[in-house]
Amino acid sequence: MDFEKDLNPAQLQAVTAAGGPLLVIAGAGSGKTRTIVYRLARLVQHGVDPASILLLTFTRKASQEMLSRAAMLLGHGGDILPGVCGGTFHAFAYATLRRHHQALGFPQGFTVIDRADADELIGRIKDSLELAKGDKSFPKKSHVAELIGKARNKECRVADIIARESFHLVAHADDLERLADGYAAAKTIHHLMDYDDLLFLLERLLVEHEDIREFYRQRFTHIMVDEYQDTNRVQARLVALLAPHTGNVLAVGDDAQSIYAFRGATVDNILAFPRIFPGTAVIKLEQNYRSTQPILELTNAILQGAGEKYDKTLFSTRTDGPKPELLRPFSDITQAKMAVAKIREMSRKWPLHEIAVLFRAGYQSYSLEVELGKANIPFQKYGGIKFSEAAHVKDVLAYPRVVANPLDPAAWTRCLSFVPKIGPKTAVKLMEAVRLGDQAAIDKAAKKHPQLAELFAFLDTLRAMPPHPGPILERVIAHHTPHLMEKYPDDYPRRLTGLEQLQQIASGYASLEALLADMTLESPDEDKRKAKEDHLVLSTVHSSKGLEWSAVMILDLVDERFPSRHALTRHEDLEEERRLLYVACTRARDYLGLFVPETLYNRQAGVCSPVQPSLFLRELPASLCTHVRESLSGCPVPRSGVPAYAPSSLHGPSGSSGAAAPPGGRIPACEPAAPRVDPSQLGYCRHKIFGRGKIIARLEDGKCRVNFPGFGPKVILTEYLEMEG
DNA sequence: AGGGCGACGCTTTTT
DNA sequence: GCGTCGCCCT
Repeated sequence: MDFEKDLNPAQLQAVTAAGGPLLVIAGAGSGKTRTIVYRLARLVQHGVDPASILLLTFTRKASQEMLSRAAMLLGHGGDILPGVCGGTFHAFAYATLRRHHQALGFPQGFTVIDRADADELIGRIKDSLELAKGDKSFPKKSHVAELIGKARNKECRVADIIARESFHLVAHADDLERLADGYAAAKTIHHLMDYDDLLFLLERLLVEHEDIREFYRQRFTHIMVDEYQDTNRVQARLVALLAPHTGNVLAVGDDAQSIYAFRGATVDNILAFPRIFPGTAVIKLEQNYRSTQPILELTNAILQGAGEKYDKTLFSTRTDGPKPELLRPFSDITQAKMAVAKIREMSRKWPLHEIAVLFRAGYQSYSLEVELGKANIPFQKYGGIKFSEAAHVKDVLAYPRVVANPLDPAAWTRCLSFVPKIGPKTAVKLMEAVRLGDQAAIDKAAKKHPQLAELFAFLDTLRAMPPHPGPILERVIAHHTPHLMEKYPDDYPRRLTGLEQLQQIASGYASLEALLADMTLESPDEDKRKAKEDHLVLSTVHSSKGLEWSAVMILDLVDERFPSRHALTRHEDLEEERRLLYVACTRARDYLGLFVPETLYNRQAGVCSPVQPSLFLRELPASLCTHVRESLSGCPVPRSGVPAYAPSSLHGPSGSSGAAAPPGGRIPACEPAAPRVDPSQLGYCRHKIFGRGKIIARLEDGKCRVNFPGFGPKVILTEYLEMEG
């Protein structure tokens, strides 16, 4: 290990800093992971026992990667550094609570539930409280769960959340408070914990049991927390509670990349760290090793408009490289085709897995996915449905869950849903009977429904089996396969394959509890860091955090999409959207393509409406990007070759690509264009997407109905039409 | 009480 | 294009 050679001065300073609190502000691509890994290795090299180091990261994959890289530095081969306690806050909390569950008054243990289970539980409490009966304005259960979770994470009342951001629900504020209370009570009764409970209960454990707290403060002499900008308030308090007497607390993060405020994360934590831990040394890593200077100039400019922050300016030694491209498709529909063309172009330079398309929300890639299918380009989507969230996986895991916790209502509901003649009502009665130990009621029901008796018998055989998850899952899958075939007649073979994989995963676990906890806390297909060979990557910006590609394209950079329209009203939400765009752009090493469609297709109205480029782009100097118009190939080309629906004054010089924007200008807003069709006459016209059509009627608001051969009649804004003879 | 069918409304991000 | 809800029949 040659620290001086492998690290730049700031990194070296962070790696070799003496004991005491340390805050490392690590700009995007500044070698943050490298710095943590070297510090970890150096500690061990200097005789620190790995077992006395606690490494808290955002995902378990991240911690495993760091530990194996540290082990490599120390010459341990490919193994991960043994003994270090590493993982997410939630996984660490779970393990600790499990060890001390007696002290917390959970004598029988507990089950961790995910969002879907929480939704289900909240739905049932809503029914039992007889709220929202026939009231369509009452929020859906998943929305309720979101509100409750948000209140919990921000540590305020549900009513406060409603007053602040869901004003249309004020009428239901009292009912929602009752629902939140009912949800909390139900979790206690059924020995359930949601994600938030894990953190708050760990805090309670450490606050109320001085002996336990002291045990951990002595056991861990070094704490390292990665992605500190994404911690919420309780997580920051946990760090303070666990802070060793040695004062060796390292927080690493980048306030500019804080993108989880919606679930309670607060930049305040990273800004306040030096106050909470007096004597903190602050080190900034500003040299970027990832992106070219032209890309960094754009990302620095995006950050210019941000509010309170640690000031830093990234610089790169990679001065070479093209400017980011601003690509202007006619609409979000044609954007997909244009993106495919760009992907083709990029794939001549880089393998597909070095190319990524990013977007604000999962649904924004749908039309691109269709085009990629047509073009036969393989892709892998991050941030979609997780393996453990697929219905058939949850169905199968419900059986062992009932065995592990006979009070788990979500698991019971799933198991019972496969028994004919048993619906929600009967299920509730049965669960009550189980909870109260009313054997007579259970026997009576089993007598009435033979298939129910079969289910009970099956669960008994599971209980009698030795607690090895592998064989148990094998039995469960065999039992469940007929139900699977019935539920998914079309694609059960695919799902069965998935279940076989699940069984493989289960075989690797020693206990059922560990398997079930991992499935909700860290789903195994989190393998996003292990890119599929030669697959294009599609990802939400959130899921792209910490990753990088040679070529990155970002879709739908228009107002209402990015920034999301939900973020437009509150200043702090808008700031988060800005940081989100910053994260997206800083994923790119060599090529950055920004897609700004000129219009969005509205399926209800059947029209394309003009949109503004994202306000974050509008405020940038246009000279930072190269401007590219959609090529007209494949689309109807008006005589001049310059489409009249795209006024040339709003763009750089016309032409296919590579044309520079007017120097010093701004990326212009898309202003409503003047009507191009004489409103008084009917006849033939041309549309950029649908081609030639016949105007069959004039309508209100500057629209008209046009019949396009092959597409049928459409209502179109007149300004998007060009007259034709 | 369960289950099937049709209408509606709605779409952000996730440990 | 999806889940959720309510209605109606068994």
